[in-house]
Amino acid sequence: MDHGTRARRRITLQDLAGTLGVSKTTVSNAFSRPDQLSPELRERVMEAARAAGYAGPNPVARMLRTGRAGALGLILPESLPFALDDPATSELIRGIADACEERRLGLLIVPGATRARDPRTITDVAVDGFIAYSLPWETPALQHVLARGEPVVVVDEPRIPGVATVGVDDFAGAQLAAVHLVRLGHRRLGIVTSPFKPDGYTGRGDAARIASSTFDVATRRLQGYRAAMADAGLEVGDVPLYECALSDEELGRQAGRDLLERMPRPTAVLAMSDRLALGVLAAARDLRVAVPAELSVVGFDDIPGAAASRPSLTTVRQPLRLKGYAAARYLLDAPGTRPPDAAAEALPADGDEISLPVELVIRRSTAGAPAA
Amino acid sequence: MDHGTRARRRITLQDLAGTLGVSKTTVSNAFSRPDQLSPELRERVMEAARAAGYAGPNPVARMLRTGRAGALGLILPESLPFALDDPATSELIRGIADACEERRLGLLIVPGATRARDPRTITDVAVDGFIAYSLPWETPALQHVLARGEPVVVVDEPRIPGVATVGVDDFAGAQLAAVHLVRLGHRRLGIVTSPFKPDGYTGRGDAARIASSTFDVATRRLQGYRAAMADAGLEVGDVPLYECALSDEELGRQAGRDLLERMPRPTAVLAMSDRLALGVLAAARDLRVAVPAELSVVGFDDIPGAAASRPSLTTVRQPLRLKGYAAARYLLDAPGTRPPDAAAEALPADGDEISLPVELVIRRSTAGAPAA
DNA sequence: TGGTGGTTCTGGATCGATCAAGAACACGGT
DNA sequence: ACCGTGTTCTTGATCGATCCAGAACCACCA
Repeated sequence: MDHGTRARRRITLQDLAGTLGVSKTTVSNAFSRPDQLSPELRERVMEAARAAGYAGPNPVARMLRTGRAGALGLILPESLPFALDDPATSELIRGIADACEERRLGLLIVPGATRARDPRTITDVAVDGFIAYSLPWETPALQHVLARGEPVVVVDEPRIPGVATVGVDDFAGAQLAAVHLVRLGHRRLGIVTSPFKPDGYTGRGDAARIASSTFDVATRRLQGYRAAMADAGLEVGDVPLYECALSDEELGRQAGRDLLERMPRPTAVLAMSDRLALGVLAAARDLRVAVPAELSVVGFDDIPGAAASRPSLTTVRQPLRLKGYAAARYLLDAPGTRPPDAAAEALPADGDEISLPVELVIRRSTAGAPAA
Repeated sequence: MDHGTRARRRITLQDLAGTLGVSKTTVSNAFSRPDQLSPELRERVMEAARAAGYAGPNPVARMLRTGRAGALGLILPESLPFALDDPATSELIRGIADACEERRLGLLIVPGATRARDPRTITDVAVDGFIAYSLPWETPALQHVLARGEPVVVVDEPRIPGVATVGVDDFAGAQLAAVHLVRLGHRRLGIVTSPFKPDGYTGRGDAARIASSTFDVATRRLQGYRAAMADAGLEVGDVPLYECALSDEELGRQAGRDLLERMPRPTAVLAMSDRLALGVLAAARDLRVAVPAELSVVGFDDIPGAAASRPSLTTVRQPLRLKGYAAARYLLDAPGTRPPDAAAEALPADGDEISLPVELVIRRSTAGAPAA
């Protein structure tokens, strides 16, 4: 839509140089490298720019020439509204934002990666590198990112050989949670999981789905739970499991209802996220099961709301905000470019894995197993 | 940081054309306009691209040529962590994200506009337009946006002649709130305001600050409150007022304490945001003032937490998410470019103001004035 | 006088794509 | 044989900046 009869071309650095009678390099320097010309000339240039309504070098042209975009890309699995609702994700974003602010970079968010079929949302975007958060294995979006050959840091999952990853030791964290319950004397456990595949399935555990899981984190946490159970002499195959398509309170509640209605009823539930755990707490309330007297619940993450719930939630803390910050810093400081043609050249594969500490935080949602 | 001895130049469309023995236009068309060449040739091109590890046209070069960036810029007054904490802001972001998703656009967030001194965070960024949210008048960031001459939509404030604005009728909304209290018989009111200037001041009302306010919304809401009070025969100068530097619960609580400790104690408080109102509720709890028996509180916004508070909050609802959506849609559909040199040309000034409806939502935090 | 060094400024190549105009060829109808 | 109409592909210009190599000039010193 042009307003005049013909679209008035925007003024360029070249034009400005012309009216001033200097070279375009000089004008460019006036804006981008002030020490390269005399203060008087620079002032003349800036003055002329102001008069002509020239706001400074076109960012896109500058990017093309310099090869830097001045922004970080963040690829999220779900929609942005969901991400903002999810405390773990928004903590992560906060951490990334901290780093961006330090470096004066923009943050470009590309949501809905697990559903997006159109590569253009990834390939058409100008960034200096991507942070990919918690994506399943086969996500096409991630393939496009890798294909672009730009620096990538994966947060949490998937672990891909040659790609830097920031995460926590999910196995150990989950183990910590399960050992805690076992030590409290619980023998009838239940597990509420985040999804094993991005297909929207919610329901009882399905061995085939678990075996073919495309979510690394869920897989490792489950292994952690099960290792602790096996160590305690429990038959892991007998432990009921409920898979939720999304990590939110409503599905957690649904899972909790399912588990609590089984006979014999579990005396403790392990949930793979705090939101799921809060849902289980809600289910217990619905069914008038006392926590922690009749039921113990352990979450994962330690989101801000975990300490404030009633009862407060025992959980495995991971440093969510730091995770975002560390990922961004790693991306900016050690940009390990994945070679576009991985097979052809043996560059030093940059598969560093940064593992942040986890810690069991014991609150009031867990207690000794009931006598019965 | 290059990994090999010399940085290996990334493969370009030109290179690919060379190895295939076709023109670069053909390769370009294979990617961007498939109908312009025979399916066989296109397949050959794509195959060669795959083999060469070419991920598609460089987005920056494409942007330069086509003039489209494929992303929207969002300028926020505070830091991103704050924005994510603030329900009103994150609802707005949700709305913008809805529109971006519809149009397959990225969302580039530029936070901290009120503090940022460096224009480059604005000028160096590649976007098709900006949404500027709730900025004070003199923000340099906004000047830079306008100088760039790209489409801008302001949300809420500041109202600038010739710049499209999306907001609500703050005056009417505030008036609604105050009339509600007056009708309930309240005569001793108190007001808790969002900031009048972005200088971090928190404290009792200061006529000079109010007179020289740079935040339009706070000014208009105050006028709305005062109009209703004047209509009721109250002396507006006597109504105590407390200004908060930030719209959060903690400062609202501080404001509430200050107002509730005055003698005579107000029987009703008008707060310019729900977060401030929730803070006032907390202060009332601290001081054992019963709400609504001894104190009525009205907020503004109707954030998700307003209905869930205890007691639930009477407030002025504005459609936050829709506001974001409307702003983005307006930006995308009717890109009213502000002419770079506003004085020189009389283009049809594009100063449309979209005003969304407000509505008083009466809940349990307001009741008739106490007898005393 | 000439050489050396430093500052200030310039011209042309370049980044990697898209676009407009037109060439080459095939096909069908008269 | 000729013209018109499509389809398919190519050439050269262009988007708006930065970068490199070098020119011009001045100052200083041997």
